[in-house]
Amino acid sequence: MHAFDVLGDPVRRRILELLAGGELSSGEVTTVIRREYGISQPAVSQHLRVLRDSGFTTVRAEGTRRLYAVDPTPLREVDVWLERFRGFWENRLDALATELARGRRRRRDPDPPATPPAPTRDEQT
Amino acid sequence: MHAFDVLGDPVRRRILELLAGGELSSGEVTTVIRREYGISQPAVSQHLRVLRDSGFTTVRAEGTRRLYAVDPTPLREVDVWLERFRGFWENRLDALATELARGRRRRRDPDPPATPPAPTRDEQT
DNA sequence: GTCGTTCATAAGAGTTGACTTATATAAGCG
DNA sequence: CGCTTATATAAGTCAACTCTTATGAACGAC
Repeated sequence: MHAFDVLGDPVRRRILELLAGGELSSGEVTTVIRREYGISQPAVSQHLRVLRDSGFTTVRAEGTRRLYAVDPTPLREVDVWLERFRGFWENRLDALATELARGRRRRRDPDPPATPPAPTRDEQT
Repeated sequence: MHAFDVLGDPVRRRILELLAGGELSSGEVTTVIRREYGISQPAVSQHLRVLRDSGFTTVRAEGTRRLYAVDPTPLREVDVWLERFRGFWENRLDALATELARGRRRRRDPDPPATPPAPTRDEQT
């Protein structure tokens, strides 16, 4: 499954947002997703599988728990693809400032707290 | 249809790559895509429709031809979403250099010549 | 060992999406 | 006007994706 296909699903995007805040167990992810999208535990597990299989996450076992974390590799690929279009909206002269701002923000706040988003499923269409 | 869903299809990504090189008519796009993916004219037209309807392109009529061009708006949204993950692979100290390199390249070559890609359809799965 | 957790997989249903062929619309040209 | 070119739409088929419920496997506590 291609990276963009994986990101096509709002639930998977949301899971990645959650993981952007740091490692979470399958159960913790499931709790949030169930609440926000009203889908079953197996459904969430299947999404986690897709993310795992396509390289978006790593997993490690801790007892009976499975701890998921973001693996940025495929996201970087997406970013690279996007690269060629950046000229359409990025003002060359502003680029430096943007980049500096980004760097500065990062240093203050290394783990951006995943913007609380789309509580319902209707985003999909 | 969500931006990521639109980009989920390799044909549509390829069309955008082609349009990144500048305005093209429906027919010109169709010629390339037919050759590379072996699909019919209506199939290409339908992809163009999706791109149009979801805001990825603008169209203008010139006689009987329809000239398509990239509208970056949804791509920027994708870029914004990606933003929160950039810290995973972007070395803060290198960021400035990267940005400068990008700017310099752009100035030399304002329309990057869409990397010749995926000639077959098997990329899809 | 047995019971409760935590998580994954299996099998099946419903929906969506991406093609196909056939056809419509509309402009350009003789 | 009729013919050709350029492009879009219609209708139908087939495959893929995302759920559901049911169940399995592994660990921890007792």
